Amino acid sequence: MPKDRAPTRIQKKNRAAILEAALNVFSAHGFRGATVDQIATEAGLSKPNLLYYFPSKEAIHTALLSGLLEIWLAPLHDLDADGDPMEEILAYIRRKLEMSRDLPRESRLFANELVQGAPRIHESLSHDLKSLVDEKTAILTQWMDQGKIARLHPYHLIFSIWALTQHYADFDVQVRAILGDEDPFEGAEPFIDTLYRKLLTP
Amino acid sequence: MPKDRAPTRIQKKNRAAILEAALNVFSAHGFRGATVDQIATEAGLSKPNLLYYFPSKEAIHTALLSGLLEIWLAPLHDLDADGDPMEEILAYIRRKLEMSRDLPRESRLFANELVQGAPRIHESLSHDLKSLVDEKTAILTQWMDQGKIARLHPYHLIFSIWALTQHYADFDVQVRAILGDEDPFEGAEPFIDTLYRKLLTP
DNA sequence: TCTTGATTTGACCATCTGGTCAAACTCACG
DNA sequence: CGTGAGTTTGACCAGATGGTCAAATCAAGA
Repeated sequence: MPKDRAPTRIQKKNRAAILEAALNVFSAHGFRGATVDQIATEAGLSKPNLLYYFPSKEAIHTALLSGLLEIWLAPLHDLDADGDPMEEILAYIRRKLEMSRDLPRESRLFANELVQGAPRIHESLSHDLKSLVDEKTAILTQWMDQGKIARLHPYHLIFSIWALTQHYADFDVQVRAILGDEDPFEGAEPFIDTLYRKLLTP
Repeated sequence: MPKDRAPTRIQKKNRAAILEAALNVFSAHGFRGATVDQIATEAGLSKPNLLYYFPSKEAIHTALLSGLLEIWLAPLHDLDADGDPMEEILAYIRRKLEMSRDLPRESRLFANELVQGAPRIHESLSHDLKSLVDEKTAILTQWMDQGKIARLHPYHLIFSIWALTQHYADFDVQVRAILGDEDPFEGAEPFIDTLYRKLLTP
């Protein structure tokens, strides 16, 4: 492990390659299903070389998850209390759906973790996620009080958005098994848009 | 391995115990994350004894999945073309939500498999699942043609039901991290009911 | 009770896997 | 160049894991 000095050119390149490879492998096989050798090979390194950059398999996984949690929550962060309620929510949904389409590996990484009880990110869920959600549901509730959107259980409204959008990334195989050649997102976008317009109209 | 004669009392009991234990372990840790020893211990057997009843870890997993697929698809099977459209669909949704509540391990078993690309049930998805869905979406389309429910993309309508209901079982930790002590299904049932009433009303 | 097939287990094996280490190699810079 | 820090690797290790096997034990019908 190099000194805590500024990272060298090689360090930057290899750390990035490792995280990229780890994202592929962890998202496809889960934490236990992934092997260090597999990640190393995919990153173009030998196993000891990989372990020169990260002290353990767990450390790679942790680095990945904490780095991604930020990206993952960004769309909700952008929900603006001062914007038009319907448009703000629909924009949030669109951003989430785009993430499902453009970052399916990231979605599956979290899905893998959550389905198995989130043993490694339970902390972040109860703190970072919970507080962000509480902050944003307060805005939703306010909009409902003002009669600008239909009155609904705000937490379940958020859950429904997560469920509907991430489904396309997490259960991609199933969706494709049924749709065949049809592009899932082609139909998903208007469907979900319609759904929330109808649901949220007071 | 016993003869292909009728199973003895002990065989029945032990096979059932193994499948029950395997459901616990596979749903909590995924296929690779589960160990034969863990399953055996949870079933109250020694490892060699377990392997006397099932030839391999993979065989247990396969037996579980194929046995459960039937149960899993039953609610959709019950969707009746001759019933009242809105009530039929809402009843289907209610049954799915009940399964999320009462059979969360089964839901997570499938979720684990699907998130990782369904390497062991790809076949069943493209055949059994696909054909059942095609059969039922035909009914939905017919109802839409008759103006009895709103016109929507039938496949995505089905996906949305799966996503919204299974979310509560599959991502239970996340839901509970946010809801705290509140019972997830208490709020989910009316929320989802309202959602589909609004969505499906022409 | 005796016999025979069903059941159970301790000991064992090969392989996989996360991780270590000392030695070799490479690179940037004086 | 030469040198020291940074980088890479082959060989290796310990523990976990899926699976085997022969021998011991048990259960039920004749």
